[in-house]
Amino acid sequence: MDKTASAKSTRRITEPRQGAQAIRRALAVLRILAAGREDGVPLAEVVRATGLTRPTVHRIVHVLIEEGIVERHDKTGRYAIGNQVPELALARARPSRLLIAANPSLQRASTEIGDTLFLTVRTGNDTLCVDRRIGVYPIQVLSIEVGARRPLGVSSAGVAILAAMPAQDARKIVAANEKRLEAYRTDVATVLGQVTAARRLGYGMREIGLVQGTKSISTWIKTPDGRPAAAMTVSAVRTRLGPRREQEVAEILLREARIIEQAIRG
Amino acid sequence: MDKTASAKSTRRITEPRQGAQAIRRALAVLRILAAGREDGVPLAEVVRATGLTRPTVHRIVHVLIEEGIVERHDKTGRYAIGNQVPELALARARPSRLLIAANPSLQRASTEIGDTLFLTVRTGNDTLCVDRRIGVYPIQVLSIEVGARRPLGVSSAGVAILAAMPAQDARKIVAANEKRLEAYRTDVATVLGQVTAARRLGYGMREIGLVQGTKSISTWIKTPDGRPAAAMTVSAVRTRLGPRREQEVAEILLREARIIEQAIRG
DNA sequence: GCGTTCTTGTCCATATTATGGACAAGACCG
DNA sequence: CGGTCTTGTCCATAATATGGACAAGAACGC
Repeated sequence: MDKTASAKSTRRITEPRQGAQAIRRALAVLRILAAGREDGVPLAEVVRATGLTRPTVHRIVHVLIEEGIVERHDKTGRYAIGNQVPELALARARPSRLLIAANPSLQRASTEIGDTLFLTVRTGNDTLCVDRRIGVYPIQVLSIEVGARRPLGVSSAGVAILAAMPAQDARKIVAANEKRLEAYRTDVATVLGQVTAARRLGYGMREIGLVQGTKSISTWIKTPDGRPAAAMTVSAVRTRLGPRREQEVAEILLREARIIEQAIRG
Repeated sequence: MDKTASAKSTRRITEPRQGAQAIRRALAVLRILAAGREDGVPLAEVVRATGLTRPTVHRIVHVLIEEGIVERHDKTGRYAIGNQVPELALARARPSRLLIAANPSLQRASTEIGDTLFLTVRTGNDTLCVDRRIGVYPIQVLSIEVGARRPLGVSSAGVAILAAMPAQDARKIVAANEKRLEAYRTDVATVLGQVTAARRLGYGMREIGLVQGTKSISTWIKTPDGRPAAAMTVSAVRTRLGPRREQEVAEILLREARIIEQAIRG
């Protein structure tokens, strides 16, 4: 249990285990590929996003292809998550605790608000949309689907999650995502500004959503130990979310977020 | 394109790419863990099944834990697939071509036969149950669930899939699974015997199923290029599958397997 | 056609990295 | 309280993954 007094920096309790650089790198590549969904990601983009050298990424990706973990689309040359990943995932058949806990809240908020609702979790330095409810109002924001993965900070859900964690942790994550923010036309400073604003407001908000002409409002959901695990988001065409309605929607979201937090404990 | 005349053995066209031993090993570990489902697998079992040394497996597994790919159950000390794997799998939201193609056949055969039906795919050296239909007969074999993963050769589905491929390939796979067969109380010779029998019969069969007192019948499903991709299985208590009924059930399964093969082409 | 600038793919000497034998420590049993 | 399980750790060393440099193909402009 006692570490041999490491001459190196006296960091944290959990010094990252060494002896598996290649495995960590392969996983970093996989997470970038996952963000590309079915269409996949070009090699050069993986190189940019991971900061690895091209020969290294190339080697990793092609070994993963041989293993069935990655696929290459012949037409486009892009790389994507292969079908062996869902196969491995079948080992964990049951839906997560959060998904079960959030279900009634999503249902309730969805009918009450009428616009599209998203449940988004944090996974590493990314946000991942894990559930979506389409409202009754005839104009709906449908461009974000279950499975959508983005760097933490580019969506209102990401901003909300960052706002709910210690400022230092948030800064670290945004800095780690620096290279990937360019693709979303934002940068570290802008994101951190939005995070601060969200912290003050009590919820995350984006006047200009990722989709043109939309606006989003997100509340965070914390685990019992106080760390944000997910966010609940409403997206709608901007005109439908004026200051008055924003307040109403935010209140509903905040109420349901607290209910979900209670349900997770159970 | 032209390989520099390798002084080594003039093997196949596709010499396995090198430079990623660690990644391949990590994946081998993951596949073993996947077979353990939610309960997971003790470290020693992973060591046995993969043939790697214990320090190596230990290191790999713990790096994967840090990365969120693997979880360790504190009570039992067993290792299992972590929740980041389903998260990565969400990148591929759509159900597979096979699952869609097989759906009507499973429906039809299930009502016609009345016993539990399984759809099982080959993934590497394993079989993986990807769909199940419960029949109407009051006694049903339910012990095999969607997500169940076993070495090719220990289930009737595995035997069927092996029977449908060139004998040499089948031998290679069974040999690769040698260490894992012990856990199912069988061995290379026994499995190869069953495969030969299945090849003669035209379908896979196990008088003594994995579950005590059950009997299983499986037909293989080939992809357009002639390689077996999946198997369709009926399991029932042994008394319900006498020689007469075995023949009937096998005919239905064979008929539906051919229909699925056509549907995959589409 | 031919340079320019993208992209992806490959080679191989080298230093960094993963390896596994040996040891340790805890759990369970009789 | 020795015997037989298990999991976890150390570290010298051999083997492995690395990345600079080069190549080849694709897309575009003129």
